[in-house]
Amino acid sequence: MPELPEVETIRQGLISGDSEIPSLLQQRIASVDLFWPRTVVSPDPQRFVRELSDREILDLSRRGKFLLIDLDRSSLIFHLRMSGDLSMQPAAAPVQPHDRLQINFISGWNLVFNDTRKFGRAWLTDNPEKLLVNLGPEPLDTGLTPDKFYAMLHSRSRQIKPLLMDQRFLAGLGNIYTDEALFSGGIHPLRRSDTLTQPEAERLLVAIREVLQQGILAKGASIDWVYRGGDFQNHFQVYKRTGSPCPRCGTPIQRIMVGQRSTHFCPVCQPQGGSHV
DNA sequence: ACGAGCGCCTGTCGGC
DNA sequence: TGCCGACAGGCGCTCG
Repeated sequence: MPELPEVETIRQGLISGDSEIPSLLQQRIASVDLFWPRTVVSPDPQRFVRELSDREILDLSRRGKFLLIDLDRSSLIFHLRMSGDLSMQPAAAPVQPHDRLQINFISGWNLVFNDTRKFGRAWLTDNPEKLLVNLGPEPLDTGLTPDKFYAMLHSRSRQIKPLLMDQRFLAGLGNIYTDEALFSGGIHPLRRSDTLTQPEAERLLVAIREVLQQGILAKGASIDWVYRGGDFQNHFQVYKRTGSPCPRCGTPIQRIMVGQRSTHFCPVCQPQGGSHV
């Protein structure tokens, strides 16, 4: 499921729990079941399982699309990639078809990593910074000013859409929210990053933050077989709306491939040449 | 530095 | 009906 809003939704849900499900925080690990060993990048699966036992969950944070679980010495890190999902399940619940990893707590609850496509990954490390060092800034961090963003765009000369999706440039955007942000900001997905004017860069940064915050508010987008109760799929302006009228001007939404990813935009509201409005 | 192509995986959908 | 290709919220790698 995961772009920044979906990962953030999972983080918040695991922390708060609800009337039936306890918080992940303060849970103590009794044992680990690893059903798909390739889920674990490092250390090797045996050590991963062994070193997790008897550890306590202290905190759960997010950096880009990574989830960081603070244990009493090291950190357990997840990247959900295309289809990964994390949820608390009662120990009595049967193992589901695509469960890859299960962390069993002494409370009688499990943290279950379910991942249909097996792209998701987990790390256990005492040096999380090493894994995150190449990530770009957090888009919602107010320290990222319009001036800085403009300078970042002009330090590169790339198609704007693949650049926004490059996690070393900015951490957290994926295919959906990039298309939505470019539409909201009125920027054509193929514009070269260093041709954006200062007002366009500022407009784009505002648009990125708007769609991400709307996504978080909607508890993410729920598509296909992965459903967590999110609602943002009902607010898509362009994503997966090929041929439907643009909500702003009525022109049919177009779909093209950009950087091997399907890309949806309004040819009128996002003119190839430059700014609008 | 940039962009294209491919691999990693499983599942769904539309066309023939 | 059954098969087959296209495609899916990501990312790391090679190559030119």
